[in-house]
Amino acid sequence: MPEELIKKIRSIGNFSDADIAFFIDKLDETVIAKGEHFLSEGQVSRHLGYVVSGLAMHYKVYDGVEIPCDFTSENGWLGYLNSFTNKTPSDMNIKALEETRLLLLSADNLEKVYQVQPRFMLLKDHYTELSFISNTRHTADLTMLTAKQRYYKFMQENPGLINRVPQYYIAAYLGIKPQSLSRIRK
Amino acid sequence: MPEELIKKIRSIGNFSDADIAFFIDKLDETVIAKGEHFLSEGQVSRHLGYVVSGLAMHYKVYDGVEIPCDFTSENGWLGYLNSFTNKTPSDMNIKALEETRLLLLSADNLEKVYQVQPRFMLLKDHYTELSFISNTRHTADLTMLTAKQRYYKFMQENPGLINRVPQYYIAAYLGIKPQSLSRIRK
DNA sequence: CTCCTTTCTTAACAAATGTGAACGAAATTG
DNA sequence: CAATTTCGTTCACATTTGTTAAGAAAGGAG
Repeated sequence: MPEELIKKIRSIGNFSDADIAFFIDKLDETVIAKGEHFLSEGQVSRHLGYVVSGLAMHYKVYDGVEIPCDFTSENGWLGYLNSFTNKTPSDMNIKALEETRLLLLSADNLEKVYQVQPRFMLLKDHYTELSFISNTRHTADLTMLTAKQRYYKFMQENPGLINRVPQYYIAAYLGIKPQSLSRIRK
Repeated sequence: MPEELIKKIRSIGNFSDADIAFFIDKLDETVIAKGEHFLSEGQVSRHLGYVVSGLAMHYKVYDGVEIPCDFTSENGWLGYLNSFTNKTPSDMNIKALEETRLLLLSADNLEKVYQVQPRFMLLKDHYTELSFISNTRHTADLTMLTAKQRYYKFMQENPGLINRVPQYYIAAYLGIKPQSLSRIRK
């Protein structure tokens, strides 16, 4: 039983135990190997994934360069709603940085959940809002903070990730070169 | 008749003339003076606004500094859906950089539109998607381009805005100081 | 129109970040 | 385990951007 997930669901809407049980029942376990993709550019996203253990990265590719958008570890959600809800090809990639254990929620199953309890749409709205806010904050950080400040902030807000995410991805996320990150770390 | 707006609506969903007429009828004209706010932090957003003429800016305030998120001119939409759809206080500000003529759509009227033709939700989804993508692209630009490249790109993509948006806002949007922008412009 | 405030530009210097290259550590593969 | 590749660090030097300050230009108020 994914206790953390259930706790989160309760904190978002006032769902009955039966609703929650129905929702949990629609989840399928799966594992993604390190380096494997959960979603690739061009694909239509057909699942959301709740991370039970492991680590994954949302990223976009511009001019052949991977630009990390987000790192997701335990108790976070993987998915790209633009593609998932509109069934359009994704311009986002998601790949595992460690072997990652997931609870999968397919679009079909989510539809069934909505039919039983439409208020589960609150989950999607909540998630959309969170990613938008987090995206805006990251943009603001890139806009007004120095590289050093961005690194310290990243460390404070993600103390667990520093030793799990490769440095060149952290550097790319912070908008600097790996050499500059090395310099800052001393 | 806002021809441009009607054209956009048609391009998003296959709406009947009657649906579109009903939608257009729910819009109210208004004017915002230069410097006035369409939405202020802490307020609940109760309207979306289609820009007929003028120019406005979405921005957030961090540590007392205004960080522009977006500049919106003719035929663009003003609004912050997080606050508008969830009726929660906004952490976004929107203010006019020029006297701006708007077509207002209230939450109540949008509700009426949905009742007549639920597929108008496609508009909101489309708008959400656009802002998310544009936000991600801006983040990527801040991450991997130099200040000079960001400025040239901004000029190319917004040729009309260079002479309408104050330079210190453009500089802030690009993540550099006004003096650096001046230097680049020479 | 004139005064006053705000915005824009310029310059010299300081600080931060990028570049290219070399080396060692760590991880992966067979 | 050995071989190979990838990743992280360090350095010297080039380039970019920030800082401080001053004056010019533009815009608004009376």
